[in-house]
Amino acid sequence: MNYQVPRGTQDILPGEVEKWQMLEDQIRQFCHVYDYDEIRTPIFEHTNVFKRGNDASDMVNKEMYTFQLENSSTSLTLRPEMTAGVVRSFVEHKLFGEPDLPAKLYYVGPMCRHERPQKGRQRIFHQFGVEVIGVKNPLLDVECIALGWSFINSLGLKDLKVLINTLGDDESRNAYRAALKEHFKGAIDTMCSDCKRRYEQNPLRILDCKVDKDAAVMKTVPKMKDYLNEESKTYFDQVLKGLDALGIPYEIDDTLVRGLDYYTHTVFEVVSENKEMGAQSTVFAGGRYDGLVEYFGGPEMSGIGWAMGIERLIIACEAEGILLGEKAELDAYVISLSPEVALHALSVTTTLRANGYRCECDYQNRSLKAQYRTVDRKKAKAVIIICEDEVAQGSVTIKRIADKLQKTVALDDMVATMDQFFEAENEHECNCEPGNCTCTHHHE
RNA sequence: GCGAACGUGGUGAAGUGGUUAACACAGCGGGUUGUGGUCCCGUCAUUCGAGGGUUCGAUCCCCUUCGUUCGCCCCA
Repeated sequence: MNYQVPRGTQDILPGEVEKWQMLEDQIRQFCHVYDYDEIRTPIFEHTNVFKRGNDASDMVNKEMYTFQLENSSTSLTLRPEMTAGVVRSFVEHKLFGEPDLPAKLYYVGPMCRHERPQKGRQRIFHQFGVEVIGVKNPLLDVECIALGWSFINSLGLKDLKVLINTLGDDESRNAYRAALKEHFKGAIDTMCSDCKRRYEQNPLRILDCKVDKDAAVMKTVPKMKDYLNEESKTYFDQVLKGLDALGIPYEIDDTLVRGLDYYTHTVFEVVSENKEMGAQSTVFAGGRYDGLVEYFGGPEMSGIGWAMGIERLIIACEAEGILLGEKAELDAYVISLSPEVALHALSVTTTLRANGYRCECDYQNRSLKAQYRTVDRKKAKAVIIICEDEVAQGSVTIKRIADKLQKTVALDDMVATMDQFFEAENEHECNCEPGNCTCTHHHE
């Protein structure tokens, strides 16, 4: 084994890729109904898009794939997340000037982070996410959460809960930050080294500390909610009221602060309680950001968004026994009984394909028995048998697998016979089993 | 960045310091040479992640390396 994928990356092979296709179809359908439009931004950006001057986050720098080509002084970075790129694009193309704000955008694509791989954490992983930019209204916080929540519910996921919190506006957060610094002032020397750094750079993150979580100072830590000004308090109340109205259950978690410091007001995290999720239990998470559009040179506009890890979503679905999609079965398999008729078999196959039948033939001159085994494995609904006699007569034999009904017909009548054999199914627009249709698209 | 476990064919795996590396599934061929899914027979790893070392001899012992998995850290 000389060549292999880089650590933390993986190939998505047939058998697995069908799950992705199914999820992506569902994602597009959901976003379509919610009137969110897709945005595609580059997979790499100028490094300063992700590495912002005032960003105190721990991960920026060491966990990004940043590179510089030999003859260039430009530093580029593979995107570790989408929000920054989307906001950059929003500003660059002056979408803030469009009528009918907010811009409601969604994306699906790969992200790259240089982290140690483990369950639910890859170096190249995929996110489905949304960003709603340009209007600040608690209704949008609610709508945006509702989209993600109903999406995962539509898949049938059960063991989920929404954790939500508010960081308030700048004024509230500054007040809270000051209170935290005051609170930890005496104890910080006894706390872990990360906390010491956070104390200076981003005191809110101390709440996330797992090392010192049992320390006495942590038990008496001031609560964000006591430092919210009227406006922030009202905003959060309206978000919660909206969630109530839409019947979305949530849990307020006042230690939830999220990693990035651009968040303001609403922050949330939807976690799975299924044990199969390992240490990575967050299915989707996000929050509101007030300063980002301005940071990228746009007007003072707010946005909200979240991102969902598709790999984790698949883990969660599989842990709950939810079937996401399998390889499609074959409409017909064309069997050739001797090498001499192989070319004819291919031509028959081509004719069927031209008429929309998913079909395949043999390319290895295998025995009849072996070809029949393929028929079974690929769950073909019909077999077309090609032999020398019939080629000479210009006919083919068609056998319907389900009831072994077999007919020898003129080649010209082959497609008509197939249509007749599978009439009922063809009338059904989707590919579900008749009478057991779970699709929604043909009811639109 | 830290810690632990693991790495044998297409797959799941057993195994031992010494020339046959079990077994099962899958594949292919045949029994049934133009009609499958059962059954029976045959066949299918000069090789045990890679590199180096110890040894008369290593898949098994030692070192290094790569990778996988799980956890810590972190999680945009």
